[in-house]
Amino acid sequence: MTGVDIEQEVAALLRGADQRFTSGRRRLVDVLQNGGGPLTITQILKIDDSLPQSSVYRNLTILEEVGAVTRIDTRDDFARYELAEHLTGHHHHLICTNCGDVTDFALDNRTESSLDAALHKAADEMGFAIEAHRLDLLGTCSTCV
Amino acid sequence: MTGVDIEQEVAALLRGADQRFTSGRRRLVDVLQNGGGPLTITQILKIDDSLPQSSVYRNLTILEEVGAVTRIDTRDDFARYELAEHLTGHHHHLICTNCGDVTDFALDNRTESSLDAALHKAADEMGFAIEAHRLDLLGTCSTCV
DNA sequence: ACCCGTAACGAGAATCGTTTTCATTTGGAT
DNA sequence: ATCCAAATGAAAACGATTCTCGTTACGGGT
Repeated sequence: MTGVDIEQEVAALLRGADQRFTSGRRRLVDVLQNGGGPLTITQILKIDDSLPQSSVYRNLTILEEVGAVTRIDTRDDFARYELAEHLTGHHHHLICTNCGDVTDFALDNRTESSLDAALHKAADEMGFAIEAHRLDLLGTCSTCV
Repeated sequence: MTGVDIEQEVAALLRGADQRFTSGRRRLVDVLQNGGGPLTITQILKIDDSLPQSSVYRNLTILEEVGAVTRIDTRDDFARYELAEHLTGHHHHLICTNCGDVTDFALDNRTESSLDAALHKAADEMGFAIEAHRLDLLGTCSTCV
């Protein structure tokens, strides 16, 4: 999905919830689009310091409500945000326990779908209706040796 | 692993870090052992109201440092704690997006090990050294229909 | 084009889960 | 028994996030 498509898709999601695609929200989406992984509020504010903190918080919440953005909770105290999977594709996260950075990675379709089948089987046995799964790897990233 | 074994194992872990297995810490481990899933601080305090909040926070941190307890971050604002996997066995979490409750479940060894192999393959390609993986299912639990 | 109503904004205050402080108590070693 | 460091617990401090409220600006109707 190209950059333009993503912007239009986000605009449509917002419109569907009677929300406007304002310039601040557009800049926020731009930052997330070029982030290369989930970003913290601090990182977002550093990348585009024209964005006021309170608006970033509020707009990330709204973008999450309309399904354009996903919030990720890691071990440290900083929530991270990225564009939703239906905009960027299904993927998982490498979380470095040393520097705290989070980067994306994907499994091949084969393992992903067999994993999915196994998960549904296990969930069914417990009467649990799966909406999504979250698979994170904790360890040391390449730059932390 | 039985209850007594777990207590002894926790005691050994603490001793190995020059920490004492005090009565407050023992009561905390007891609560976690009978929790049937990860517990929030609020839940812990409600189950055993003789435990002071500040000590619970501090001792959970210490128990996590020595490897006896694992901290889990969900979508809501409450961190959850449970006994470490080497005490209870490897498992994953069903996180109910409606009531927020978290329960444990396990995959069969077959899928678990093939998943593990696929993860190591993917991580190797990115120069990432895996310490652990975290697999959570988000959805609706049986009591929330 | 011009209003008008309402959504969005932004700076600062408030919130609340968590961490820290510090005086007191506890438990192991000599 | 006595000493000393570790652990405790009540309360204060902290900080990421949320809320407040006066201001700004978009968009539909005239």
